[in-house]
Amino acid sequence: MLPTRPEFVPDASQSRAEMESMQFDVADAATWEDDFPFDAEAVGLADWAPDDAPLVAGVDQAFLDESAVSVVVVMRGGRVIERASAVVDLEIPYVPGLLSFREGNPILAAFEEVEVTPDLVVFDGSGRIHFRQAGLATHLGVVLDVPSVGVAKSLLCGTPRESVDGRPAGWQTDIIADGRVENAASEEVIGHAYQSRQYANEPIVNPLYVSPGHRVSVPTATDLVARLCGDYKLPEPTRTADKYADEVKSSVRG
DNA sequence: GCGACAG
DNA sequence: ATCTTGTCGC
Repeated sequence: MLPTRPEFVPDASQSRAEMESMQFDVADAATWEDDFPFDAEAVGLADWAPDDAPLVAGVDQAFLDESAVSVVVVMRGGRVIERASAVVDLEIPYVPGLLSFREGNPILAAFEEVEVTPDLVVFDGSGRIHFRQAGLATHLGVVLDVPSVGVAKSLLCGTPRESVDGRPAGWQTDIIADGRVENAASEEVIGHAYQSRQYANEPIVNPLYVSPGHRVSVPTATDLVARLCGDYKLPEPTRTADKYADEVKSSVRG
């Protein structure tokens, strides 16, 4: 699979201060400009995607008592090319801001089973929208040195430029760094709220919170996610990974 | 002390 | 994230 950068591999036995310190280093090592070899416009969900279309991986997790089920689903256009999974013991509880230290190693274990090299990885969680701009998508993007984006269903920190309530599909607004983002200039744009979907006469759908993981800019992150959203709120690689994680989970518990 | 907090 | 059936509505 992808080579990893050992100095940034999350270590759940570290102290909280060490974890936070590593996150500053991860943010420094991350690139938030477009740096990928494929054409963003070649990313999509077409069934007829050509053989040279970008490989997009979706990553998701499900949980058992003391272990995590991590899965990676690789798609080319709308087709699943490969699926991989791992079941790994959890070492630490969920702590807001330290998610990559809880879920990072389980996810890396799943990546070890992947045979192809994804061109882009979509994570279920934040990238730059994080207290130290080193959310799950950024941290693992840097460890794997792969272009990545973070897609979160709720906002960890930062402030939307405009109210996000009840917006139509396709709408987006900046997420601006606030005082909680320790290593960002004020007013810096660290991500977008993106309304991927809205259904008529149905309960209001909340927007997605999209942010760069690694090697992708804020506008491109949202553009890529938009290209990956089909008829549902979440990008298709994420939905596919979510289903697969549930399958693996049920098969594991008997 | 109070509030806020991805999955 | 997870515990969980039916049920309302397009």
